[in-house]
Amino acid sequence: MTAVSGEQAVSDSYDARALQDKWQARWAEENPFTASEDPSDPRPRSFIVDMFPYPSGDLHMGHAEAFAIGDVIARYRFGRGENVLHPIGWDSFGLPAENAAIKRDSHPAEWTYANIETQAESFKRYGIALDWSRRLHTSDPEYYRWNQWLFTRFFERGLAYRKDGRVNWCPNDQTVLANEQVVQGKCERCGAEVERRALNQWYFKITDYADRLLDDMRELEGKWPERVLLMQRNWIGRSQGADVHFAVEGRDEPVTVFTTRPDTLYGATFFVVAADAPLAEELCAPEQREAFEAYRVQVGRLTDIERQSTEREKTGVFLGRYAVNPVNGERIPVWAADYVLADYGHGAIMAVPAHDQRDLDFARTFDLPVRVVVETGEADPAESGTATAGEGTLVNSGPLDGLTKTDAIPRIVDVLAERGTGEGTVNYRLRDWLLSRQRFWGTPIPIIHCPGCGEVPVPDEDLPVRLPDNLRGADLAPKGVSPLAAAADWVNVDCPRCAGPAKRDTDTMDTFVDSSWYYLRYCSPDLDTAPFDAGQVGKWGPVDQYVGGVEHAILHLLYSRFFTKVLYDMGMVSFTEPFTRLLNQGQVINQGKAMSKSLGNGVDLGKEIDLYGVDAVRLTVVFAGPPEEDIDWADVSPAASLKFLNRAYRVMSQAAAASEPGTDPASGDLELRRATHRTLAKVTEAVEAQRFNVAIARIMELVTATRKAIETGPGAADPAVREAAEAVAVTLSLFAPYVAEEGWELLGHTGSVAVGNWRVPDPALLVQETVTCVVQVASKVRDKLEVSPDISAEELESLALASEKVRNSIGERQVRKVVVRQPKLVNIVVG
RNA sequence: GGGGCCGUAGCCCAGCAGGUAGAGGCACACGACUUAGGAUCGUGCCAGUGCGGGUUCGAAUCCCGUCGGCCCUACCA
Repeated sequence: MTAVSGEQAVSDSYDARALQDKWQARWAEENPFTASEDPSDPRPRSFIVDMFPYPSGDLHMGHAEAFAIGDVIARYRFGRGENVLHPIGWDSFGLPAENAAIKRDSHPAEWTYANIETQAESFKRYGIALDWSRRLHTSDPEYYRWNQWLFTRFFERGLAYRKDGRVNWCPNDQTVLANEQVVQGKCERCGAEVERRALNQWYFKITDYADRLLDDMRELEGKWPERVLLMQRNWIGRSQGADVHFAVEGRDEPVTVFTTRPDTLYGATFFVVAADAPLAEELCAPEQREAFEAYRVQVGRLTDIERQSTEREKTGVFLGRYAVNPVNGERIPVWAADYVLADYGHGAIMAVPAHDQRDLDFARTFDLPVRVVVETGEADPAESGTATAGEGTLVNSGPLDGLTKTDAIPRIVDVLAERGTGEGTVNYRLRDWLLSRQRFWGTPIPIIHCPGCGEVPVPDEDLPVRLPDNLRGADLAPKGVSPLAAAADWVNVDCPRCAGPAKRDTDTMDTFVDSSWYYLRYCSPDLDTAPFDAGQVGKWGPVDQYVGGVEHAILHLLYSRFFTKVLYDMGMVSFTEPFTRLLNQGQVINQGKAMSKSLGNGVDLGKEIDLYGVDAVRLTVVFAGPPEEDIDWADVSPAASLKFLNRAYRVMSQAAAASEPGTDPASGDLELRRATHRTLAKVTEAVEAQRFNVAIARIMELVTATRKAIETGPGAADPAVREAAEAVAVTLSLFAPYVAEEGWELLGHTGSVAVGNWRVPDPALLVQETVTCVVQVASKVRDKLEVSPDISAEELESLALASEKVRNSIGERQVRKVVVRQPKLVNIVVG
C-alpha cells in the first residue's frame, strides 16, 4: 500500500524470503559474529556453545529450537558489546554414516560430508550468529589426530588400559557399548536388547575421578539443572561402608564383601556370591557342581530386563561351602544367586536378612535363619517379612550390644581394622568407561600390538593413524570384529619400539571421546601442534553457557567433565569444569507425542520456514514457553508470530519514514518513553533469567504501545516513537534477526543491529509517579488508593482508615490491627 | 520399589525472596474499515490457581498429605 502524500511508502507486510537472502549475504560479507583474538580488545569475552549436531540429514525441529535458544543467549551477549565466541562444528563420526555406506556401497565420508554441507547451509539460512571461521568436524584427520594424541597421554598416565570383562554387546550394531549407553537393558542407539560377552577391551579409568566428579558438582549448583546434577550423582553412586574379609573354608585367600551396614555383621546368617561371577564357579563344592551348573544355565537364559525385575522370586543355589564370620567365627553357608551383581562391589555379599529386604526375601524363600541385631522397635522381620533398617540399639552383637547403629558403625570398623579383617571404604556404582568399538567410522586406537614389546603407543610424530580409505560398502558390514581387521596392509606394521612385525589395534574409539573435548578445540581450531592452544583456552574457557538436550545428562556431560579434569591434571587447562552454566532445552513434539515417521506427525522445518519465514519460526519456538519445557507444535502458531512480526515491521518502517536517525527523544511523548524504558528493563531481566518467552511478550507490549502512539497518540513523527521503534529493533534482534536488521537499517542505521546496540534503560523513566495501594479489610480488597511511591507507613495508614469504602466495610467491627506494607498494601484486621 | 519435575481461563503460558489472580499469545463472539477478506483495527467472553489440611493479618506462591501427568533410576549390598 502507498502511504499518504509527503511520506515514504510504507508496506503492510515484509517479504521474508527477500530479507533472508539480503541479510544472509550481508552477514557472509561482513562477518559481524566473528570472535576477536586481538589481545588489546577490551571487550569482556564470552564463550557460548551449542551441543554440536550429528550430521544425520538436514536440520529438524529439534535443532531449530535448541539453536534458536542458544542464539538468543549469544545474541544478547553480542548486543551487550561482548567479544563473543559462538562456534559450530559437527560430531561427524558414528554408526549411521557407516550403515548408510553399507547400504549405498559407498564410503561413510561421502554421506557424512554431504550432510554437513546441507546442515551448514541451513544454519546460515536460519540466521544463527555463528563464527564460521572455527568450524570443525570430528571425522577430519586434523581433528581425530588429537583424539589419538590424547589417548596416548591417557595411556601413559595409566588412564587408558585394557582388561577382560563381561561387557555389554549390541547384537544389532555388532559392537560393545559403555554402561552409559545401555538404557533399561537396551542399546541407547538402536534399542536392541543388549547381551553380555566376555571380551578384552579398552577402558578409560574414569573411576579414578569419581570423587572429584562428585565433589566438583558443588560449583555447578544453581548453574546446571538440578536434575542433571542429581542424575550424575546417582550414576556415580558413591556409598560409604566397609570391606569385610571372610575366610572361606578350603580357600587360601579370604573373600571380601562390601557393606554399608558393618554394624549388622553379627546378623549375617549366610553369604551370597553373584552366580555369574568367576568366584561362584571357583567356590562351588564338587557335590554341588551339578546343581550350580543347572542354575547358571537358568540365569543365563534371562535377559537383563527379566533379571532385574524386582517382582521376581529370589532364586539361588547352595554351593556346599561355608564362610567364617570374622567377628564371631560363625560358619555361614555360601550361596550363589542372581540378585547379587557380579560387577558391583566385590560380587559377593554378607547377607543380613533381618535388616535387608533382599536378603530377607532370599532367606524366607530358602528357609535360612533370620537374626535381629538392631532393635528398632518394629515387628520381628522373620514374622512380618519386612526387614528393618532404621535407627536402633544393637543386640546379639557381642561387644557392640547396647550401642546405637550410628555409634556401632565406626566401632566395628575399628575392630575389623585392628584384626586386619576389614576396613572402612567407599564404593561407587560408576564403572570405567569402555571406549573401544568394533566399527569402522571412528578414531583408530593408536596402539600397536607387538609380540615382543606388548602394547606400544604410536609415536606422536606418526599421528594421525588415518582410517584406510580402501574400505567401503560391504567391507564395512558388521561382523563382530572391527572392519579394520580386514585391511591387511593397514594392520601389519613394524613395531615402533623394536621394529619387528606387529599389528595395529583394529578397534575405533567411542565417538563420545570426540565430543569430550571439542569445545576446547574451538579456541584454536587449526592448530597442528597440539589439540588446542592452552593460552587461547585460558582466555575463552571454560564455556560460559552450554546449551543442549537433556539426553546427554550423563553420557556426554560426564565424559566431558572427566576429560577436563584429566587435562587439568596434565596442566593443559586451568579449570576443572568445562561448562559453567548449562541449559537443557525441551523437545519439540506434536499432538502430545514425539514426532515420528510411523505416527505421521512430523513437522518439516524447511516447509515451516518456506511458509512463514525464519524469523516467525524462530520466534514461535522461543515464545512457546520456557526453554526447558517441551513444545507441542499443535499448541503454537507460527502464523501468529508472523502477524506480530509484521506489526513490528510496520511500526519500525512508519517511525523510520517520519523522523531522522539521531533525533533526541527527550522531547518525545513521556508515556511512550516510559513504556520503552520499562520494556528495556523487563526484556533485559527476562533474558538474564532465561525466560525468553516472557521477554518476547514484553516486546509485544511495546509494539502495541508504539502502534497506538502512531495511530491514536502523538503520531509517527514523535521522537518517542523513533526511540521505541529502535528499542523494538534491538530487542527483537535476539529472536527475529532478519526483521530486526531490516528495521534497523530502515531506521537509518548501519552495521548489524545485533552487535553492541543493547540499551540500558534510563532510571529516571522507570520511576513511577504514583502507585496503586490496595486497602483490604479482613484480607478482602475494599478500596484502592493512588499514592506516592515513597509515602510513609503512618500517612498511608491514616489515608486508608479515612476511606469511606473502608469505613463502611469495617462497620461496627473493631479494628484489631493494621498491617501496612507501604506503598502497595494496607490490611485492616477486624475482630 | 526409590527419586525428581509439573498441575493457574477452552488451549499455550505469566505471576511464585507470601500482599489486587493475568503480562503475552491462540481460539471464540461481536463491532469498525472494506466490493471482499483467512488482511488490519477495536471490544468482549472465560479461571479463583488439581484436591484436602497446616502456618499466616494475608497462600497460586511456604509446609504436610493426596490424586493426576511426565521424566529419571531400578535387586548397587
